[in-house]
Amino acid sequence: MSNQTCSERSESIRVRFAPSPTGHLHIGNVRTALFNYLFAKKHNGNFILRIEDTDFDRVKREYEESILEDLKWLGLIWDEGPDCGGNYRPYRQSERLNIYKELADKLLKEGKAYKCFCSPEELEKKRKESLSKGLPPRYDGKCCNLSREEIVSYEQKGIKPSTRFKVENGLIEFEDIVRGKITFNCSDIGDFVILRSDGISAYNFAASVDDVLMKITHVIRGEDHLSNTPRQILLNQAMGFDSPHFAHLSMILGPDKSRLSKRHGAESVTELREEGYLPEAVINYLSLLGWSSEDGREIMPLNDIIKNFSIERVSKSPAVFDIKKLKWINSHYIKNKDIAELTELSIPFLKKAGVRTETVERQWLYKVIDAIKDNIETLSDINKYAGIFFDEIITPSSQSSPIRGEGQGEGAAEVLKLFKEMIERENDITEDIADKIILGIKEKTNLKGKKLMMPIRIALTGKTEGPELKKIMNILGKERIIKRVNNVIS
RNA sequence: GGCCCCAUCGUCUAGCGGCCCAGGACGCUGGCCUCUCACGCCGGAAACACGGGUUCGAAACCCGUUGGGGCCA
Repeated sequence: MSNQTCSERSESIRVRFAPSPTGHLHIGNVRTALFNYLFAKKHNGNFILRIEDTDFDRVKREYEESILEDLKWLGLIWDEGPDCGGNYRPYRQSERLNIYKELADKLLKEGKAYKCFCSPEELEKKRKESLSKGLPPRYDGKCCNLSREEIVSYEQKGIKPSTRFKVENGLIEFEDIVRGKITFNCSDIGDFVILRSDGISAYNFAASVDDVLMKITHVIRGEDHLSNTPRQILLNQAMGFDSPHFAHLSMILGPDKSRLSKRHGAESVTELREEGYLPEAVINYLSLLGWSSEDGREIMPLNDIIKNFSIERVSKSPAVFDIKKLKWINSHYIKNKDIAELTELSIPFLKKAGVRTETVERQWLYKVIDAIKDNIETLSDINKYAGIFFDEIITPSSQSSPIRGEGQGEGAAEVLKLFKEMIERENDITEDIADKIILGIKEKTNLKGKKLMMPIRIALTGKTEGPELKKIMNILGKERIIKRVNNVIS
């Protein structure tokens, strides 16, 4: 089973993303979803979404909805899943419990699994004992050899057993597509639970059963599942199933090199979306975490990533999530986005900054967004500039006053007086006219550079930084310019 | 604790025995552009964890050490 044979069967490739709806879509999981998606699309295969919702204590339906929504937002559209169906439904594990039960019973009948009556307290005690003796905490197989009488007696006491899979000695070897050959010794794996005492399937069992039944050809998942793999292979062997190919992706770490989590700030796609990252930027950045294009290109739309993707180029070592680079990529996509689309995307952020966007003309809004798009990294940065364009009057801080401000004092009053006069003579302040006015002041006062521009900039925006002055003038328009200048002069 | 995985600039990475006193990108930094902050453009500093082998030759292969991560939980 070399990697080559995997790729050759490309027409039938099926991969799956199997999140557990116990929270919002985590960034590490998105990368897993993305690589599955890329692999599927690259090989014309199917991308399947399966919901692993058997942990009833922690699962919430709203999280499932949030995950689906985030995946859609990112453009990672699945071919089969709980909402759209498919030939292998149902796609929620909570709706497949009878399947697991049936297969567990079969293993029980064949003597490949057994009922275990040990109580959680008992198991915990044993575990601690083993640990204190420096031994690996494995199940000791106590219930494996119960007599029929003992079993009956436990059952009569009303003790509900869990079902344990019997692990025989031997070596398990498999070829991981990103890591190469991996070997485990079965004697390091204790007999493990496949059905809990409440009758619900344990993770390893449900996952491997579903992967086989859903005809998954390649299991691409996080490295945290690497140690689960031998268990799943063992189960498949016992049930007479072929195992899929495995590819284990490295973890995504926070800046302190521990696994990325809430402590590191942004952790979910939902948060990224709310902070004003564009889906194409998130996808592009995540594709670069653990993968690189052969030609070294980094900025790529999804279609090109698919075209260039190859699972053989996925790296084994873990990657630190670098928000700075994400911001850079995001700012790139913002700069290059169609201005009408960018404006629509910006509106929720303007509203959040207190702007009543419904009262302003769309065309005018385009100009505003166009003027600031080079200055922002995320859409939420818009609020830094909202005041410049949307407030009626600006009150510069005394420090940046056009009249008294340091180095800006001399001539400033004169500049503003002329400026106001010339503005009043015009009707429509186009960028050309703005240029003309400034040129006129320059000629009359013999001032240039900061001495010429800063008084105007500060009078109009209250700040020493911002978009080009002629753009600001055009966007503000005659009346508001005059209002703001008056406010400063008086 | 046992087992498994990983190890190139601060970060993401290229590198699959000679093209590497190590290339690209973000970040940092110097300059140019410029009314400002940005954008853009040009330049700079910055890495093969350590120790043994293998080889004519190792970033690359093998072993060990150290460090990090994961699973058992």
